[in-house]
Amino acid sequence: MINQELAEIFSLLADALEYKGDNIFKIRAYRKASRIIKDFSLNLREFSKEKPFTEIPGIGEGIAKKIKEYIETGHIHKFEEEKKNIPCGIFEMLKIQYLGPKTLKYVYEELRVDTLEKLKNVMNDGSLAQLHGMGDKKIERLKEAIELYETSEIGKKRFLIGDIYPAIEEIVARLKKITGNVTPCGSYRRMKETVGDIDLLAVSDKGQQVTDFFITLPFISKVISIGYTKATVILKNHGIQVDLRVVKPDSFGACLQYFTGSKAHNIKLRTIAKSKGLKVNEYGVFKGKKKIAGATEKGVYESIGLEYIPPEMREDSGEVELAIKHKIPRIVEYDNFKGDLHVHSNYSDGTSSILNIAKIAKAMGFEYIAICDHSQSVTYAGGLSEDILAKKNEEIDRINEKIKGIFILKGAEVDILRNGKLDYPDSVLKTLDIVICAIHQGFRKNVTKRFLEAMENPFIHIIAHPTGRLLSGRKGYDVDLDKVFEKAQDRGIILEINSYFNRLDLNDTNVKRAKKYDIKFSIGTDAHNDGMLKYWRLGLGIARRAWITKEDIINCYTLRKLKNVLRKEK
DNA sequence: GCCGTTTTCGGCCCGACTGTTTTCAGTCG
Repeated sequence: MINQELAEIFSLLADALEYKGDNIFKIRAYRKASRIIKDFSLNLREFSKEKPFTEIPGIGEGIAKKIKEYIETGHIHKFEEEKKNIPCGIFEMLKIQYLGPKTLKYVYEELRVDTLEKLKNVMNDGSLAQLHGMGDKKIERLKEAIELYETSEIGKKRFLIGDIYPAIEEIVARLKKITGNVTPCGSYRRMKETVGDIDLLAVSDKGQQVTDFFITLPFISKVISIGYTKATVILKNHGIQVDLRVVKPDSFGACLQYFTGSKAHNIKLRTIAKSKGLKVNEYGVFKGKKKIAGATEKGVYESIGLEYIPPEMREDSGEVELAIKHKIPRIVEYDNFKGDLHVHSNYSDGTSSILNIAKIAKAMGFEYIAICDHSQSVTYAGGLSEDILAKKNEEIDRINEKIKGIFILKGAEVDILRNGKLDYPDSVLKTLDIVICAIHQGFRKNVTKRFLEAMENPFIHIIAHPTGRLLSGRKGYDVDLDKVFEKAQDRGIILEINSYFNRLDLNDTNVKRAKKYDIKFSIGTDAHNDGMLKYWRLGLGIARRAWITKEDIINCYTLRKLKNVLRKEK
């Protein structure tokens, strides 16, 4: 919580200084600090007891002092002072597209516009149009931006990666009809849990042809800009912005690198290149006028003396420093994944039969899959009585005898009840290959204590979605994760990375936190229908963003090794 | 305000598109 507050303050402070016209590099330093703090995996209040803030790259003496001041007093003097000089409505108006600090300051000085209401007034009465540099088109564009700001979520909202996944697939498929190579980049490629916009890269010698085709796609509501190398549009159904960039094949790697980001990662890369007398842009790496790399991403990194860095690591959180030393960890790869360990069938609230799930999983190349339906007290989700569970286990045995090439594990997602007890007795639990424990009731009631108690049970293997948060808006349990991690280490309990796109729980920062302990992870889609099985990639993306290896993830084990691990836990 | 494989001072990534300009400023990514 304190991290979010500080991130917000430094971001607003940057806005205030930018409006004032302060040194742009100082502003950039505050913005950078804001982002670093927002993504920082440890609570800053706790961190300060161990180490000085200046140990965090990007935080120097000045900002460290301000963090300390905020922790001790609840405010930052400099921010309070700077705020006084800024008309109150400016912070809000800065969120509107095409309204930057320069424009706002000019309009305030000329027309005393300090709120969105007043801005709309001067647009309507014609006085804005009297100002120098305010032509018809500019005002028209502003009007649209204000309308978008007021009526839609643009600029305010990020989209769940799973929600926009189908839109990306659709656009890519259509673009591929006129140019072979089309790749999604941006935060989507870095597998962030939410994305602000969609970035696509197409390879073609005829840029204008591709952008012209792109803006005529049927599901586009508005064209923001179009040139011969890039075009920007808004989609009808989500209101999300899509940027398309077109480059020639010999620049593909450089553009892929540039367009994947993150911004902070790219800036660091370019700074390093510059110090070596090189220049990096989206067309390649240049020594003077000579292009020395650009066709492949790997070539771009190597040409400036760095080891290749996987997209999911590119957040400027220490990966560049490791790449300089050629010590990038061997993080888990997508093709290491051997099977989904959390799937619901139509025995409880899923829609697919066990046989069907097994067939699809086999077609996806899985070696095994675990069917984990809800336990008896979760009546609203069709939880299984002990009798039905026994029947289900028999059915799985029968299918396993018949079907070749995939193994079905007998599992359950067993509720941890309000009193901390498990929803099945041990005599039932020991009939299962895999036991996942979860909280679906009493979110606010002694959650940590109940987790710890449940973890004493000798038959449980995994804790499902350990924080209980939903990205669509539920905050999650009131749980002390460090206590849970410590217990998991002591008891050899595995933690789930739930890959359902509204959960993504544990998330990247929490997995990073957990890996400081000796803990293994499992990936489960929590799929309730066939279509959801594909979201295992999101879970693996989280693992990659947390820099963990295939040895850390039990889904990467062979069936034999997996069975050994699950047996050993008992 | 941050930072150091020339540096504790003097740098700080780079380019596309738009609109209103006759060469550039503002904004965005």
